[in-house]
Amino acid sequence: MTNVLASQTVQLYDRLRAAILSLDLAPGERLTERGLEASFDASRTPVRAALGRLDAEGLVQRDGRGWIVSPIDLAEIGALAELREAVEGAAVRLAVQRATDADIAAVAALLDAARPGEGGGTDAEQGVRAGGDFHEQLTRLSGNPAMVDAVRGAMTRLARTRWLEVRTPAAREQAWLEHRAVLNALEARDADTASRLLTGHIRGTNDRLLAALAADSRRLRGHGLAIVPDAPPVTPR
Amino acid sequence: MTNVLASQTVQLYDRLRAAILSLDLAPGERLTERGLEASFDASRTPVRAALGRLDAEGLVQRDGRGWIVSPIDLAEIGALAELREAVEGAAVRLAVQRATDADIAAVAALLDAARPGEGGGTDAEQGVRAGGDFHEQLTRLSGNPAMVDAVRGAMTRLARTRWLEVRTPAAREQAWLEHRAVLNALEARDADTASRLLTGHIRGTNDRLLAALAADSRRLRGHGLAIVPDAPPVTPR
DNA sequence: GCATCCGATTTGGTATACCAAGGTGGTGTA
DNA sequence: TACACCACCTTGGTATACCAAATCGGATGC
Repeated sequence: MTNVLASQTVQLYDRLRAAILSLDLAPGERLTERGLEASFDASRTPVRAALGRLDAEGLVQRDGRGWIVSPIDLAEIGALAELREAVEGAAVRLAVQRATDADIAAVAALLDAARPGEGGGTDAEQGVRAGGDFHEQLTRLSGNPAMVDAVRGAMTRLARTRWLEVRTPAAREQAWLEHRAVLNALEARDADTASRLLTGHIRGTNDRLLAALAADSRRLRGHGLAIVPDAPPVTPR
Repeated sequence: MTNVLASQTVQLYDRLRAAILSLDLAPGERLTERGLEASFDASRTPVRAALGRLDAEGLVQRDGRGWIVSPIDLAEIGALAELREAVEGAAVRLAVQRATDADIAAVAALLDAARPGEGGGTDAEQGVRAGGDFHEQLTRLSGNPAMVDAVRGAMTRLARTRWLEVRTPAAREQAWLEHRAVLNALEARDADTASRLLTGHIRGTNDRLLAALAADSRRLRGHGLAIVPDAPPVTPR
């Protein structure tokens, strides 16, 4: 039969990616191919392949001849939020025209299943996953795969900070309600309202995130996180 | 290979990319790592690295266990045009707020220098390059690197067909005039007009491109180009 | 005591050998 | 003649050896 077991490269990519997104590998941390080879018990060939894919995703980057886990860059976070406003705002307008009621209901069902308060586990992780999934699924209703890819790529780059957005139950509840409101407008085929609510949600969430990041940056840096402030360029290490 | 500045991998990536974009490697053509190794006189390691980067760019893709040059996909072209409308339309609105007069004048100077009839190279190549550069530079005026990346990625995926848009001197003149009109609105700090003109330009150009592609698809296929016809709606993942 | 130079070590870049899986063609049999 | 089977060969996946450049440390000379 075919590959029931994923190839070493895929496994390694998944494990490295998970380690970066969980902040197990800190932003700004230096990576060496031979170090990863030892840590993950694979040879350099799959290590290099995984690094290449993560580089394309923006999760690692070159630092001179070497590699670093991409630092958290406040300017990049703002830029990605603007991109999401543009893409998701247009996508939901397309969804008003193209998505069937059943398509919308399916996304609504996912949203309802992820209503805050259900289930235990890590609330923050749950909130991050639910939020990322919601925005990707919503964009998918546009029927435009290029927009889905753009949104997914942005959400990936933002994944390491989004847990800050959903730290409190109140924040999770607000996000859920705003998501629900967008879907309501979409169900009512009200493109202007849906787009306005969605872009407002993205902008508001981002504003709160940047505020939290700025407030906590000293403490986060103390935990070993490299956070690139707004103005100056990258000064790794 | 004595070039000290560019590594083998970068050189190979550039040459492969050029071969794909120039249609020297036909869309849909099967690629083997060992074949490329022989054709480009490099070992498999840089070949694999280059293929990985081109895969991330969408210029090659996996086909089972092997590789193919990405076919030209009419649905993808339409989707990318929609993405560009959303991103570039928003970017020019940001540019109205953020770009200095000098920034805008610099882009205008580039546009004037690329006025149809000037310069060298074949007219079509010239038109493709000028168009791609213009849209990227225009997006750059937004000050948002994520938007620039999104537009550049879309233009890369579209590069193999854009020559069809600018086949005739009349088409090149029209594109140039529409570009100029966007810049005029931007100089006048008229966000609504700039965004409307730009999205209309992107949509109109794309419509003409799709019409030309549909009309010529038989002949193009005869030249060995694999063109994927309009596919059914999205059901990925 | 300080600066400088040199060499050992570490690093990514490259070439290549080996492996397993899948496809192909030929051959032998019914 | 048609079909089934098997050997071979091509392919991507992986491991690893070697190289050049950069770095770091210590020894040396002023």
